[in-house]
Amino acid sequence: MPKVSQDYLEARRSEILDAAIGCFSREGLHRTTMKDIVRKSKLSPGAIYNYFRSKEEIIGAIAARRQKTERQIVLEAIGSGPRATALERVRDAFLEGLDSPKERLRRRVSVQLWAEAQRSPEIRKIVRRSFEEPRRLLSEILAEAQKRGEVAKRVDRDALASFVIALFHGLVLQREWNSEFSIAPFKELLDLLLRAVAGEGEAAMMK
Amino acid sequence: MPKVSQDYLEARRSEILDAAIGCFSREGLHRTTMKDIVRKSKLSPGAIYNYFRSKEEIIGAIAARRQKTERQIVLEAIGSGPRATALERVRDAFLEGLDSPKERLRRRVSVQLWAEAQRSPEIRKIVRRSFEEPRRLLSEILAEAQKRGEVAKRVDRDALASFVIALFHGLVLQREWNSEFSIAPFKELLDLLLRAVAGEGEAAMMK
Amino acid sequence: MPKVSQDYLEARRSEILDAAIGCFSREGLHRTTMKDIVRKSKLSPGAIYNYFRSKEEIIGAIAARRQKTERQIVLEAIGSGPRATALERVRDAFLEGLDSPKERLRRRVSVQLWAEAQRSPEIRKIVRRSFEEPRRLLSEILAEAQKRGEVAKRVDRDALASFVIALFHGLVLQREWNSEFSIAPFKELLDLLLRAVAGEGEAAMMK
Amino acid sequence: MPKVSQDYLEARRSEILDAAIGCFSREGLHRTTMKDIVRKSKLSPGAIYNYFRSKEEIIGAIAARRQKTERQIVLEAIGSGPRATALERVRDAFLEGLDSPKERLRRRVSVQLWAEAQRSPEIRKIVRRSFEEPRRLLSEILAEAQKRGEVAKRVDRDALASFVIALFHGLVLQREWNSEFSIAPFKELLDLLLRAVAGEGEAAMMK
DNA sequence: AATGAATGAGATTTCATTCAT
DNA sequence: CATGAATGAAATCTCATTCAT
Repeated sequence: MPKVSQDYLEARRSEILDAAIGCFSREGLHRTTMKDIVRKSKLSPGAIYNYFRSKEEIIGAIAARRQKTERQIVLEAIGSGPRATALERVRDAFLEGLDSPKERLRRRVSVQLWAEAQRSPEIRKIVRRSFEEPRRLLSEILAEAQKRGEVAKRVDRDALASFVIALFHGLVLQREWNSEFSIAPFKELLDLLLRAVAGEGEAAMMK
Repeated sequence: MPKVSQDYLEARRSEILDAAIGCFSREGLHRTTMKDIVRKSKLSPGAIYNYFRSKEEIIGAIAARRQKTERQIVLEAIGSGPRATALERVRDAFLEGLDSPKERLRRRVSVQLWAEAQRSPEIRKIVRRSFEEPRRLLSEILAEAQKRGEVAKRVDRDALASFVIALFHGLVLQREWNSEFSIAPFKELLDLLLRAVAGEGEAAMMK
Repeated sequence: MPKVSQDYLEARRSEILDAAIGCFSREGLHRTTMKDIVRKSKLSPGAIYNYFRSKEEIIGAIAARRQKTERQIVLEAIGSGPRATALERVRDAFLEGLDSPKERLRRRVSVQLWAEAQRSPEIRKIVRRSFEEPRRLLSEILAEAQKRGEVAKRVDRDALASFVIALFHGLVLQREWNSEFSIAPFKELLDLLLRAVAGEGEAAMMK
Repeated sequence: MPKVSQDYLEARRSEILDAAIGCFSREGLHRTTMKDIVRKSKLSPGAIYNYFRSKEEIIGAIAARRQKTERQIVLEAIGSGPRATALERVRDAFLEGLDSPKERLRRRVSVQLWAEAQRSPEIRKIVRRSFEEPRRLLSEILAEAQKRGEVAKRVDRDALASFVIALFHGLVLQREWNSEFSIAPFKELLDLLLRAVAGEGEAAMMK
């Protein structure tokens, strides 16, 4: 096969990552063998190694792609309507994602990546970014909400952003192992919390 | 072949698990080799295999021990004072644990176990239990709180218990990768939430 | 499909061989990959395989070209002056070659070829020829020298030819790894030897 | 198998090296696979990797062992009789070695090592030492010979030592590919040279 | 003739586990 | 019960070569 377009190459890369995600979500990062990925991607070992230098690099690429996608989701949710409801749109974007089967696979891999981040500096860097960027974006939304008076000024908005993200992460885990879990009441509790931080003065949250 | 006491055996088992946790927390479940554990435990491979049938069994034992300890922590917190403040004691027991270095190691391994639970039925069973038991206990506390009127009756207490546990789990992750994370504001937000669920009627949480 | 000239083809072949020699001299025959040669030659894999059927064939072509060149050098040295000084001219041709950087690369590859000759019949055949042809030529020169009385008749001239070639080969190795090596005294010792074989009878060299 | 003696371990190491030499001498360093060595040594891959960290390390160990053995041979030859004939004993030790079948295998591997030294810094270090140490020892013998007047004082004894070693190395190659090669005349030519350097003043060898 | 992505056999190395002592 | 050398299946990765374009 002669020279092909850049798009073709990108598409192949992406296919390999998808195949890998399929394997990783079932068997974990380490029980998945390159052979598994080869089989799933319907390519040959050599072909895969033309696109990625190592299994680690595949894992890193998945983490990086995921991180970019998540940022995109948040940015789009923020940008797609009135500022006043940005937080709700982010919330919905996240919660709706949980129901897609493909997204579930990716969420499972995210948990693997958390584990991997503990021993791989490369993955750690990406995972850390995937924690910090959404936090910063949420914090900005909250700053605007504070300006509009929808969130009490004394609320530490960075902490609140972390709190909400922690909730989302914990939710992913619940979804996986809490057999009685359902999203609806979770959402209501989250809304309850957000109404509470709007609280008219009685909420004692010091910056 | 001197028959040694059951306590002695248990102590040895526990030492091996501690050595394994030390390795796992640094290198992850899969990058840690039995050789690493052998080195750290200052035993021989054969010796370790006298106490555990496989590496998987070591991982399972760590998960099980952890699960028991957590249950114990919650039970003790509940049992050690007036019912009205049980929830606060559980909260504190958990948050204080986060500051101990040893506990941090164990938390790191917990993240590994979440990943492992996705592919190992044995680990999954234990992880699931470690999700459900605390939820049940929290739910019971909340039931009492509802009786006492400290939590609104219409609040779905199972969902709230899941919510709080999700928060705790998310907190563990934040602690690991959010470089600006601190516990105090997190705690206040949690308290704010709990005051909100006490809410006099306006909180629209239907069972 | 333009039919190109034979010269063009030969030039291309030669370029590829030069690229390969550059790689081989640095990385060795086996650590050099076809990709290395592709990169160095600025061609594509397919292009190279249009000129050579395999990596082995490239190695063989290098060996063969080398062997021809060496024969040429000896023949030219012999042919370019009075018979009486032919041996000296051959000696000088060889010693002068050692100082050229390009020649050093080729000498390094020659050492690789000696190693390769031990396992490849094709290379062995060529290496053997590169041993025997110079020996035969040297032997002829020595025969004439014996006729002229410059070398004692009882000297085994085939052995002497081998001896001198062995010296040259050993010299290549010294040049590579003897950090204090210099050519001048080496040359003098060689001359001393040649004067000795001219020896008036006392040298007991029986055929 | 429990703890075994240091000697046992050394013997195993040595066996592995012998097996490797057997393979290397036939197939070359790079065509020999670890599987070949495994088969020949009648061990398992894992066992071999208990003794050597990599194939490269095996090659290095062979080179190092060889280097030590050669030094030992020279030292013993030097030490085993009157100083006046030390050089002859070294010469004989070397020439006799060439006839042993085991030694021939090792010589073949030595040629491989020369090639390998060009790309591996580790091997290069050892090969260089195997060039320099014998040279130093020969030079010392020659110094004494000069004191005794058996070698002319103006002879550059370092150059002469290099010269003789170059001859030996070249001889190894002749032995391999010169089909008409025999040792006897080679030895006589060497002796002729040594008598020449004893030369009474007419030899113009400046230090 | 040229291109370069794809192939896939096979190389090196790892590592959980065993078992003779 | 302990030891630790040995096992060997299996994992990751390489690379000479091909062939559709």
